[in-house]
Amino acid sequence: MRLSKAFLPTLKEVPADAVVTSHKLMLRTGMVRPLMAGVYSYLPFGQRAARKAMDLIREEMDSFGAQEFSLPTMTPIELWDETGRNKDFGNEMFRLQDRKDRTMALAPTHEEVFCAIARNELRSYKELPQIWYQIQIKFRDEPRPRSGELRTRHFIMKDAYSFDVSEDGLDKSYQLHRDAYQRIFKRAGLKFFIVGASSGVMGGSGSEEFMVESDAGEDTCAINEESGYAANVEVATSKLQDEPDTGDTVPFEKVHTPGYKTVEEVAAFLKLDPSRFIKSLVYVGDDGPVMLLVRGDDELNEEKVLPILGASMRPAHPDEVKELFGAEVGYLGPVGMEGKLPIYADLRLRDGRNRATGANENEYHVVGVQVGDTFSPDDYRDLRVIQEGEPDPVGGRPLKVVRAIELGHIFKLGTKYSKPMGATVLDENGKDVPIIMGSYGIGVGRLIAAALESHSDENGCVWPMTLAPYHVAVILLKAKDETVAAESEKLYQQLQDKGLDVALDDRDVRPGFKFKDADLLGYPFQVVVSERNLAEGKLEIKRRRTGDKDVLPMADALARLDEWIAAEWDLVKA
RNA sequence: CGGGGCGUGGCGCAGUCCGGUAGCGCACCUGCUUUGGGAGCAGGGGGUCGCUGGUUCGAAUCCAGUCGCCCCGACCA
Repeated sequence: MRLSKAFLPTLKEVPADAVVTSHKLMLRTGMVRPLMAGVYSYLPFGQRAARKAMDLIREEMDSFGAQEFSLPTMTPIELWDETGRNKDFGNEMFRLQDRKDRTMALAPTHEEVFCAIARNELRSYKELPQIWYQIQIKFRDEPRPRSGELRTRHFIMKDAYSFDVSEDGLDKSYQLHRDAYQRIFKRAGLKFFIVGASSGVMGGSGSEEFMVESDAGEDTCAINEESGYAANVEVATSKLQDEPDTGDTVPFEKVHTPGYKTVEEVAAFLKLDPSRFIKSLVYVGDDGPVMLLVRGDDELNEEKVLPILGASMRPAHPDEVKELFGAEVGYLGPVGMEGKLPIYADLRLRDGRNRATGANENEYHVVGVQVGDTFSPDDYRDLRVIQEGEPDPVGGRPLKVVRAIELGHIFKLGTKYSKPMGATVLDENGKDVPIIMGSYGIGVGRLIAAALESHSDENGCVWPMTLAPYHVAVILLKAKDETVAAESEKLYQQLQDKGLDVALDDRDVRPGFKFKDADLLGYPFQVVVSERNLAEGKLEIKRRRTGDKDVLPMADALARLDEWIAAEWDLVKA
């Protein structure tokens, strides 16, 4: 590309609305422009990056026999009623009417549409397995689009679906995707990790998320790179034990604690460590109120409670608490509540000695509580939020708590869609069986954004070779000089002949402008052709990632460039 | 859905408290000079101040409503 003819609206100033790095860079480099909240136009430079990402994904999908489709995004609403997801998606799904007042949905994902094809076309187990995918725009009316390309209402996603006759087959299809995803993210130069996840509105028997560590991320994960443990904090566990109580057994006793309600206040008043307290929380679930106990210095993890209480769970209202316990929040405790409501205690409270907790009487607490003796919970469960530095559950190494971006999600769906939709095949015995499905997604815009979150510096983008819109920029200083122009033209051709994507900066602007632009745009390499160096038969080359610069005789410069290019490709090997 | 912030030439902002008919930097156009890290000088074009209504002799500025955008939380393949 000759930049003198290119549409490349780079910005010197940072747009006011951008907060996260990738958003700033994508606006400044002229990759994207906002059209409305959570909806972006891709401009040529951005589209080139997106295409690189899509080509990479396509290559890896095709490599294991996945077949590319292109399905409509406009879909009949009845399709979504078949699986109940018209209701499940609720306001998150865009709907529209045609002139006959027929309702349609803009697809937020494509399980139903692909499954409809499978239902109409697949008849026999002999036709399976099938793996189908597309790279297509999805629509989701997010409650809060944010962070530029990281959460949008209109985005490109690679979505794949597998169709098998057996659970074994599904496991194989799932593993093929899992392996391909690892190659894709590795080749995109991303340091990712895989976490087990809850399947949410997609349903199914299991799923895993591919995460990239980034402060701009919306998820929080606990990881240890050595042991390989990684989990969303929602489900993360640790090996942390309760510190055993030392000293003599303290007698059970009610103490007056006027006005002291929080663990910190009461602990300070009683001169006890907060860890020696039992924090009592009351929630209401599908089957009524439940008491949940954690150590005074721990925090309840609502996600871990969800399976116990059911989807309708909520904290109890103050009046409900008053009625059940005869005391207000702040003075609640498990002693004497056995049998009145289910009591679940965190694992760390097992065999706790000499603990303090609420007395179920306003302004009073009790001390000398022996867990399992003074009271016994109905069960012990892991209920707490883990903290940075705790020993991981596999190897006991310290956990790091990090923010992360979810780039991909793979699901074992089972028959969640095929059953209600009647997508069946005949098995070896001539019996109709529902097709067993999996689904597998990668957010293309997120992949680009995550790459920039991980690879940039104060001067701009630092693209990996795989995603770089252009690999090299040939920068002419003194574009009007004929010798410089001729030499640049030759290099432009020569580099392209090596299979590189080359930008020729032949614009009639000052050198400083070109250098700044080149650094901002993040070409992995810059080749500078100047009158000055040319007179000595020399060429200047720069490697963006390292900032290395060399001025060498033409042939040596090109040889050095080849070395650098090889080294850059090495960084993104699968 | 709750909380906060912001809408003034293409971009970044000042002016709003205290009403008097819109300004700065960048970008853009013309000319001259300049050419190794987002040039200098001179001249020039471009904004019914998000929108609607109200108060007033007079509204970017005050009042009411409305729309849009950003951020935090809730929610979320």
